[in-house]
Amino acid sequence: MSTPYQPDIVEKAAQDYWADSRCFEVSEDPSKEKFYCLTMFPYPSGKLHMGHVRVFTISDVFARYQRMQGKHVLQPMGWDAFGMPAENAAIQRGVPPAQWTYNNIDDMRDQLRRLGYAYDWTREVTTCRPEYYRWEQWLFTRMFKKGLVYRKNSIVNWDPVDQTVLANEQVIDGRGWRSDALVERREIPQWFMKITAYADELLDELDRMPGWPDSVKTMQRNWIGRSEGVELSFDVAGEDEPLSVYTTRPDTLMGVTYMAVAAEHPLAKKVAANSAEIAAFVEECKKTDAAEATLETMEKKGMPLGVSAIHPLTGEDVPLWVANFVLMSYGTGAVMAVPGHDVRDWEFARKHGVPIKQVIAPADGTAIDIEEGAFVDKGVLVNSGKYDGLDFDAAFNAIADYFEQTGRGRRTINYRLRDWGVSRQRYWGAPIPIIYCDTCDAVPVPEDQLPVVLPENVEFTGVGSPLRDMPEFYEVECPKCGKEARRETDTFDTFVESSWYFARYACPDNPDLMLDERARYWTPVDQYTGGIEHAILHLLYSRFFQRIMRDEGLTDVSEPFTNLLTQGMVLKDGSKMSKAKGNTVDPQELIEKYGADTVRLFMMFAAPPEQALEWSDEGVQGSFRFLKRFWNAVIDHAAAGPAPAVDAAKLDEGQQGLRRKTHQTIAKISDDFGRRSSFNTAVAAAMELLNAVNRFDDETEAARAVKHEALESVVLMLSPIVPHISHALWQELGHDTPLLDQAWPQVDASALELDLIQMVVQVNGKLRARISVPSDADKSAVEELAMADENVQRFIDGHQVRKTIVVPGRLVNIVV
RNA sequence: GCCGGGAUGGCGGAACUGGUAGACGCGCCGGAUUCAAAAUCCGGUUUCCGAGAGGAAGUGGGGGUUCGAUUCCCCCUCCCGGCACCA
Repeated sequence: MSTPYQPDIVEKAAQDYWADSRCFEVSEDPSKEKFYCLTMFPYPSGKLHMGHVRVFTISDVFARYQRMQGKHVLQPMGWDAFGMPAENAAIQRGVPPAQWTYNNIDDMRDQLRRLGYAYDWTREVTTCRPEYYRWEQWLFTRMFKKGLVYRKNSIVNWDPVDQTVLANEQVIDGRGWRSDALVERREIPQWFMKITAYADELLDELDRMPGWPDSVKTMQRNWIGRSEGVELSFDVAGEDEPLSVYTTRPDTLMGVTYMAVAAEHPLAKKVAANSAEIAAFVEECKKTDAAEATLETMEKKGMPLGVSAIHPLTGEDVPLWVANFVLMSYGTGAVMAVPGHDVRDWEFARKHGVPIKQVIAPADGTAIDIEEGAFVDKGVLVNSGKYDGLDFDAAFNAIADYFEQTGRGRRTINYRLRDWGVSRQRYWGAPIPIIYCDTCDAVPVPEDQLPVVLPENVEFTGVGSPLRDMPEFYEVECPKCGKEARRETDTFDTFVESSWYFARYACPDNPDLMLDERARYWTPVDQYTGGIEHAILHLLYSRFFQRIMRDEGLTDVSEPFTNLLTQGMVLKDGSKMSKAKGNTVDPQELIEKYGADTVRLFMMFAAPPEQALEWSDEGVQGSFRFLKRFWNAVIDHAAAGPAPAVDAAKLDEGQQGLRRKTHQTIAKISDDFGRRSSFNTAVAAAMELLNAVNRFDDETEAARAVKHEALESVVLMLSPIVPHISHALWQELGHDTPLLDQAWPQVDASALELDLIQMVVQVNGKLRARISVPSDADKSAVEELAMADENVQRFIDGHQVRKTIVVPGRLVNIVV
């Protein structure tokens, strides 16, 4: 009787071995080819969830696979430790955010260890530690000196009852989540980083990033949203200041029948001062949250301001409106409206009885009815006076030239991308290193006074930031003039921490430099794995920060992540597993019941890594069963004593068959791991090979040699996914050296050779027969064999064969 | 609303470059083993017609290109992610 598979014993032994021999601690070795394998680090929410297990397992598979390819692999782990949940927990349980966070980190680290990931724990980074965030404070002060940060007013969600700023997530159906009060938009001064200064570089480099998925690159391109247009100014009757608008369609200029400004636009504010009606409307516009999705989906509302602009070409009056869908944050906060050729303008014009004018006609001469709907395609100008008959490009240039010559406008490149607002009116974040002085204005904290340490031992009530109630924190001397001054109490957006942590893993212990020589060895990250939900913000901010660090002379690297895998979400009941939704599954129970290898195997087998995975408790059992079969197959084989080496020349047909299957599987799994990142099919292939071994009923010495080779291959190739059981089985197969650094198996091409191959025969594209043909048969020989088949004859009988298509090694299609 | 992705048996999925639709697993059905159960092992399992050989239909819906479409093109539906203060 063989030893049954006992995951708890097997896994503890493997983990103890890895820990005792410090296998995963790496230092810089220029003689070796490095491979930096990284996972998006977790927020320490309290417990691991299945989404964590999925992403960490994918990354661990990469790391272990690359190690077997002979690479010098770094895989670190850390904690994205600042954020709102710690504040919420503090309110609910009365525990300071710092204490809650550190406890969670300790719990989650233990859970991670139990999953057997190949982490170098000596490099652990925790972003809420001053020794970490001091460097982003330092970088911010450097950016300040270069003019890459600035302060301006910006809109936030304001809860008028709790008197506090709300995150978009805290606004539910336009109301504050705790107070239930209607949320308002409010303008407050905030700090911004000039990511738009890097817009072109961030955009252009996407064309040279073959290691990123096209979907992510497309999303980033669209997010940056570079457009070429014209900025034009319209004179406003009775105003000194002209009204400036940006448009990508100057060709439609003659079709402008009204203009609209944002509620926050100075012109709207000015009119509101003398009109109770407009003032009420402007106020109403503010009673909404600040999320773009809300603005884009809400009912389009507007009111005429009773003021007219003057059309720069015709001199006609163009009525001005104030509208709730115009964004102050995009372009100039004002738009020219062309209802004939813009869907939103058309709907608005229809609703408010504004005239609709056709000025573009389809280039192919098709008639259109502008009263039925907007015509938005580019075409030929009509009803446009001297511009009639011009196409888009000609009209664009003619009109742009005219405005440039008359000094009333200019060609402009506009970006949808906005500068990054990094101020948060919250406590649990890295303090923004700025001091406000009445004489010297905003002064960055000098380098020798960094870090600005966040006090951790605080009373946290949830109403406002406790920093505002701590004179010992904010009462300071101006670093410039020495007078009484006030420290900034806002903290950084937590995306700031996650925009550079990947580089700090190279040198987390350096107290004197943000990055040192070790970062030059390890960066960029070779394989980055994380959720698709980070496709834009985190990944774009990181690309931006990498360039800031480069331009500060800290690194030569421009792109932080060479290869990116965006793993799909783990869904439960059709939506993203998240603590907020309360639909999480606890991996701990499963690990205790089946072991880490079963959980790892299931996560990798259940779906392709890039696709969403709908969680189901079924199937984990199946993975466990497979591991038991795997265990028994190897143990039973090994129990019969050592197997001889394969002598390929002395195998019978059945033995050759199994050996062929082994090498086909090696080829398949190598491709799945190395090129496709298709781990679910790799597991399926390994299962097939093991099934073939179990069905193989031959205990001769030659057969045992072939079986041994097959089992060793399965152990090696599954080891990145199920490292513990593989570690044990490798020893059972008679090896003294650890599996971890064993080379990946190689395909023996001679084992793949085959005398006869199977082909299918179609008649008119429908499968009619399967035939065996010699592997060296030429096209006509294959055709002849296909035609000879009885069933094929039935279907071509009485018809003329018009064409025969032969796809070598696959099929024959006879067209009649 | 805008941007990106997805939809294939009862279920998760496979089919990689336009070439055998349903690999592998789950579930289910039948059998073996067992005093019995669990576990394990063997066989079957897209639907419909047929005793069988075989045939027909079939990849969210509608159209198109092609000798051949899950794969390419057009239109539509539904689901998921993101939309700048959730991380």
